[in-house]
Amino acid sequence: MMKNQTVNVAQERVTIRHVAEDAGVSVAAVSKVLRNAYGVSGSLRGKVEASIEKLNYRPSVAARAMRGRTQTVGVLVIELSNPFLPGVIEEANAALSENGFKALIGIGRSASSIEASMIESMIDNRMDGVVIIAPRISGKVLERYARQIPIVVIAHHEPHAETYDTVNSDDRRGGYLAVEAALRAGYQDIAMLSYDLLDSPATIVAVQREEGYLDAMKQAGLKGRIIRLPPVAVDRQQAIRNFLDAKDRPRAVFVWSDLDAVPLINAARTRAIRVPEDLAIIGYDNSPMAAIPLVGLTSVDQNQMQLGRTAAEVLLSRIDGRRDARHLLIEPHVELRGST
DNA sequence: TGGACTGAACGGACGCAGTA
DNA sequence: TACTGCGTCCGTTCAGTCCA
Repeated sequence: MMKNQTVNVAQERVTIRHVAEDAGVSVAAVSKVLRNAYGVSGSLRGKVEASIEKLNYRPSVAARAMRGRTQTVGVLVIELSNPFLPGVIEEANAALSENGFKALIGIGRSASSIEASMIESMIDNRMDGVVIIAPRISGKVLERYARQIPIVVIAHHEPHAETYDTVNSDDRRGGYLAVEAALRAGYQDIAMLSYDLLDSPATIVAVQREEGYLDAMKQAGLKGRIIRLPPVAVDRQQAIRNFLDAKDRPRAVFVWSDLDAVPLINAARTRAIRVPEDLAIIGYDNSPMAAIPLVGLTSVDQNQMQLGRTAAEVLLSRIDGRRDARHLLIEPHVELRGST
């Protein structure tokens, strides 16, 4: 019979002092080698590197943080299922990595209380900065946290924030471009499918897209019509079916996000509604799903890669001491496919 | 004289001993 | 029991020393 045995191995952490002792040099000399600092001879470097290798030494991030930086940045995302996020995170991570920083990801689960707790953990763990994507917490709360840690926010329009930076796709412009694309394709009866924003502030991207949609419709001399889905995703399926079955269904629809546009195109086809012959659909985000040939969804591209890289660069400059706030907008474009 | 190297101070959190 | 002060942790930084 097998027995569980408890093996107690005393594990002493290898510190810079152990390395210094092994190499026969001072602690400061080891630190200089680690930081690639000026004033280190080749022979000293060789001895230190040999000892580091021999002892399998790894510097303590916590100790480094006492005087300087941890070289870590938190990336707080709303959820993982949103197809908009991978491109943003990958490119932000690449830009941070090129500058010697590591990105650690937290998930806010669309709840402001969880987001707040995650940001506090990132502060407590002495991270050098935070990239927050599509936060639920208010700008006021963000202002408070930004006094403790450099913050850059993506997908949150707050152009007057003074203590943190924002990097956004120009969502208002994106809504405008979606209508322009529909008009060019010959449609006039264009509705927008959004969701119940429940008095959301203008910081929300969907509010900006609605404003862009209404602007473009007004400019074309047309009357805008916004149809709202329930705020909870599980209730939306029935609402989408109701929209498709409605007698006054528009000829074309601009959907606030591919998150709802892809289910809409799927529901339309299962109900034998031809896309685009019976209903033209334009989504937003240009997610990988939109590009699948069987989906073929025309969608507004936010340029996720540029959003991620720009956000990382803005954060790094704030970590380096910049104090003035920057609020950047990235120009979107429409990716035309078969749904229009 | 200047490059190479060292010693000590420093930082925030936490545990522990001593004192009121 | 509450409070205070000290020591420890460990990597970085800077002023100072050594030596060719």
